[in-house]
Amino acid sequence: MVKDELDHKILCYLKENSRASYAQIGREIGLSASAVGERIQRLEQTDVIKGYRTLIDPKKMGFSVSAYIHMSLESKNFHSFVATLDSFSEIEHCSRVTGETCLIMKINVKDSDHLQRFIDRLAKHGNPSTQVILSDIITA
Amino acid sequence: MVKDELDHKILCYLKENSRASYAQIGREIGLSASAVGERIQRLEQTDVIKGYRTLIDPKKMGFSVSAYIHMSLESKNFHSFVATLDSFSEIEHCSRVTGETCLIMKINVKDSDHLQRFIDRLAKHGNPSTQVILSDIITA
DNA sequence: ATTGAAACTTATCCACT
DNA sequence: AGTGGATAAGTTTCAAT
Repeated sequence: MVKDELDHKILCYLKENSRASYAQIGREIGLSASAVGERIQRLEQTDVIKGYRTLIDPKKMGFSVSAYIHMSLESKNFHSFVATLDSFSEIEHCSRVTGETCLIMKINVKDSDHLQRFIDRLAKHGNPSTQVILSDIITA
Repeated sequence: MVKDELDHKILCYLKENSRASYAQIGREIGLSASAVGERIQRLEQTDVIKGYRTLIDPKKMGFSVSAYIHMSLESKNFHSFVATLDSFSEIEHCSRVTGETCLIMKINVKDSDHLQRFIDRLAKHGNPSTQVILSDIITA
């Protein structure tokens, strides 16, 4: 778990720059590299840190359309559908939520043709509703 | 830009493990560490790589409620509201989208009290509609 | 829990290809 | 555009505190 202010500072720093070296973080917060390393190892083992990701511009990878899709499913189909989600490479995020729609997902597709095919695939399992992303204002 | 299959492999690998060393990536794809380093530097400079992030469990940081909030605004208020978004530390993602709602955001708050206060803050500028996240099924 | 030193690994630069 | 060698920097482990 997050024990003290030093852990908090390490996490704040790592959050925005996961390739920072232990030595660099140590300099920032006034701790030796080995102490930083040990703390980070503990934060990884206790699942406070869930992974290290690289933010890649989907447009520059040929995925020029991004969208949020909301999807309602009949409860009897929910779990079987969720089990198939890994096969949808287009999905960046997917969360189960309260309210009328059961799932909200963020997806990246090549073009509107690809979007159409993706929606058609979803529509076999439920009722997708799409909002195309015009711009990302905050990207964590 | 992404030039060839090797760039693509580097990005796929970095995407899921941004702390991998150049040597480690090189071993994976059959390239020397220096060549990997040069390619990654180019991918950073051409903004294919937009940053390196650490995935932190918000629950373990004391933010036990996450939600999607949709918000419609009058067009005349849109840009002034967007300019104030940086002051909302609770927002993890925010995108402008097509359709009835102008913005979709993902937020992390401490508890339902905090959620209520956050919604009240938004409500001064537009019409927020909230769906609480029950579970994250896919987290990129 | 943190430090500092030792042994190991990686990043960066550059000459060569 | 890639390799391999040299050097500087970083990581990891561990005994001491």
